[in-house]
Amino acid sequence: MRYSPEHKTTMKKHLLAVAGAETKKKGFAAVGVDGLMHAAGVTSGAFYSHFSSKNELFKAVVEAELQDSIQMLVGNPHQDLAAWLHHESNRYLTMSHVRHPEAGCVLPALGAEIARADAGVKDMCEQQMLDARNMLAKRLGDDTAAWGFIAQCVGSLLLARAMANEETQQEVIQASRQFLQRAITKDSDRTPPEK
Amino acid sequence: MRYSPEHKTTMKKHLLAVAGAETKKKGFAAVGVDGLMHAAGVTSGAFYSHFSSKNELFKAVVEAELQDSIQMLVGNPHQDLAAWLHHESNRYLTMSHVRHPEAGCVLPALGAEIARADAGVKDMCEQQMLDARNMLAKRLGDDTAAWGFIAQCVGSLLLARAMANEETQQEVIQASRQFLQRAITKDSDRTPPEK
DNA sequence: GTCTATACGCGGATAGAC
DNA sequence: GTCTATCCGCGTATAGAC
Repeated sequence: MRYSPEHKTTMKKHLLAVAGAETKKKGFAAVGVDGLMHAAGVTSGAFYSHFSSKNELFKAVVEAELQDSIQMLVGNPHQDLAAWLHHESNRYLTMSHVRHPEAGCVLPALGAEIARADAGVKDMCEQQMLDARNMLAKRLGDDTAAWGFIAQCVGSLLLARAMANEETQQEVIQASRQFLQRAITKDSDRTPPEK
Repeated sequence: MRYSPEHKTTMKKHLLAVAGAETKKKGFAAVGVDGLMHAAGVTSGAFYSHFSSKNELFKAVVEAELQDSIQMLVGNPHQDLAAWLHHESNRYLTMSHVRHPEAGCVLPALGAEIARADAGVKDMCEQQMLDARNMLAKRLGDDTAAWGFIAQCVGSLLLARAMANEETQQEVIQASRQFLQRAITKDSDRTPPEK
């Protein structure tokens, strides 16, 4: 055959990476198969030897992106709560993340489109997020803090990106970092208010 | 003339309401002018006597939606912080809001598309959000709590809608309510933990 | 202001050659 | 597996009648 046996696997990975970046940047509905394949360096006809439909691509993209994101959470080495939170804030709640959705978390970029997707996509997303919740609950104490942390991070990034000026974007993500500190590290290592 | 003088104003309001619901439900990129006008009870040709382009419609929709949302915030009558927060949670962080994006806040539904829009849309959005921040800061104490509250609400709803099962959706918004209570009402009116 | 009709491009998807 | 070529539908937007 003209193509090496691992070529298909390699190309599929490549397609997922390119599709992830393109769709996070422009929105899944706004990217076409043609433009996507062109960005990947091949022609549109080759698409359907990897995915049976555009919707299947969406599911594959979201799954790969969520796995990547969770791996980053797992990679946080800190045991101390304040240090852990500081590490995550420096990774997620940054101006670089605000400016570059194509290289960032899938949820602020495509969350609304996931919400509108079919049950298969949402099922997969839910399983991944429940994994993330379990992992976070061990670090943060309980499920409330786990979900609250995720929602705060995702919402803050979404909000910051909808702002026009960098100053306001910066204000939003800075506020979110402080808000998380107040909410999460307060119980364990803050002295009670004197009043 | 065949149309009453206030007909245009009335129709434009009607169009904005229909467009708001349709786009929050399906995404702005996914709704066409034709389907939109059909849902509004007229034909597509009439669209351009109200808006010069689809993009102008987007700006008008986002502006109207944000104004509505801020009016709801202003309408919260409670002075007591805990009561104020309870009122907002019962209004925003509900299963009904999760299930019906077409009748809900524009940010979880169209936030990512606002982020990808031109500077005019984001400028307008920023002005509205700065107003909301100012108003919330008076109630919640400072800008940190204001932005944190908004991000938490928006992120929680986005996250819940991306989940497949109602139980998980409920878990997310319940966690968010508790998380906000911890973060916001803790300083003022909670008794310190006994431990 | 709204209608019908239409121009024109790009969307997803398929067929058959190599 | 990838390429070229193509079908078909829907997208935005416009022109002209009423």
